[in-house]
Amino acid sequence: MPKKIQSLSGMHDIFNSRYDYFEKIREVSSRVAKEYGFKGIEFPIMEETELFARGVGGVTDIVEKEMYTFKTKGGDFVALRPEGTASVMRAYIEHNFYTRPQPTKLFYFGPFFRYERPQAGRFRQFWQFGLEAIGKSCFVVDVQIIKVISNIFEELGIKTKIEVNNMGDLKCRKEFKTVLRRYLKKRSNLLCSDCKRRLKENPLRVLDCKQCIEVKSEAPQIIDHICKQCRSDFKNFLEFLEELDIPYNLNPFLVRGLDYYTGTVYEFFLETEDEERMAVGGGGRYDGLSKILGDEERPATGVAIGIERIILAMEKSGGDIIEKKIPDVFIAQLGDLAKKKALNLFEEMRNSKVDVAESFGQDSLKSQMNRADKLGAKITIIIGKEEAVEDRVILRDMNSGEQEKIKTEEVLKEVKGRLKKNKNKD
RNA sequence: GCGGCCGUAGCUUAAUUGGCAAAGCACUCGGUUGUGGUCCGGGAUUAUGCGGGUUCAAGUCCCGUCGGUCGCCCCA
Repeated sequence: MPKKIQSLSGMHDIFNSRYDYFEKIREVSSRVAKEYGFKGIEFPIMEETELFARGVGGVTDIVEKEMYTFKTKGGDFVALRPEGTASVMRAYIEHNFYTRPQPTKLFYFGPFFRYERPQAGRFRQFWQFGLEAIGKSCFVVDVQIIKVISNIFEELGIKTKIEVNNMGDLKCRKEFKTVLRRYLKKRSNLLCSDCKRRLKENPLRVLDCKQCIEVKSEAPQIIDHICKQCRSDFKNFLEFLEELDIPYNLNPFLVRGLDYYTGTVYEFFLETEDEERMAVGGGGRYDGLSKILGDEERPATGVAIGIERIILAMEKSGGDIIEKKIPDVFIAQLGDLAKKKALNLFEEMRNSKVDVAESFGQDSLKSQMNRADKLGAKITIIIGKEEAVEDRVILRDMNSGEQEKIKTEEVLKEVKGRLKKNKNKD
């Protein structure tokens, strides 16, 4: 026997009830996004490696360790997309979206790839839904984006907490980094070994270290060091959140690892009974990205949420928002002639918008009745050999067990009548 | 990339110090030559992830590997 082939590490099939959740999330999220004026966009699963490499700048781990990169037969260096924002920005620049009304509001839903060791809620292929608004800077858009996500979560029955912070713009954050570095240097003997390294490479990351809690609790906070403009934007942002009755918590330690992020940042955390802290999404401004990609400065803001983690949350909460589809009619048949007639009747029913089910692949009537019962069909239509010849069918009420024989041409009318009666009873 | 734990049928689990690999659910077929829900019976050379080793004997012990899970690094 040849070796069994299984799916790759961190990559999963989505089926059964998970697929129902998945489909529901996609439907709800794109519908709500459209209600707020976002337009859908699909972009390629592969891009030039450079697109993602430039965005992450000096963080070499990401490019070298955590991206799926390879050289094509034609000699191009390409990468499976690890996120959506860079691609959306690339599309914005490539297709001159600045000629549209600004900001250009776009949403996407698709798979992304990161070569990482899988762990809780983290996979190598994972799905994200994201919103981006590019071309005009206004804190209202940030608030609106948060509202869109909140509405989506609410409709999906998921409870989340929002944490917000402001990282300053490119200039005032640079100044804050110096202040923070100076503070940390003085206490470097108290830092964990990872943070000693972070101090050099990315001092902001010390702020969300799980070990160095004591050092960071006394550390200078970004909020106190951002410029006037950033401060007033952030104040307005918070006021508007309150205006829309969106509860939030300030988290001065909430940061982003990459340089192109600016200003407001926020994350959505699942509200779980245990004290687990699981982020299901996050977003913020990234005014610095377009320039890195070779365009003029384009103010931009966006959010992305992780579909797998939402599915997990829906499964935990019972997930009764997925309605089980119960067929109105099940068609059973015996013999080749009956099978042909059943096939036609199925089409006729379907065209008349009757929810109809079948199991034509099974031959015994017992099996077919069993299936009809399991599916919960209200009515079963049985076409046996005899009925097929005399052009009649048996109509069986699955609740009462009563059945009668009627002419084939009258079936549709009779079925519709019974279903209507049933509905009125409810 | 580094470390802990785990891996028995589609699912959930059982198997004393190493000693005949079991059961329920689901699926399928039949009892009823043409009728579901209850009942009874048949069916998994398609289950110990894979490959080695120790042993008379390995699901059980050892090594490797793959996968899962949890943590670290990183997190766009």
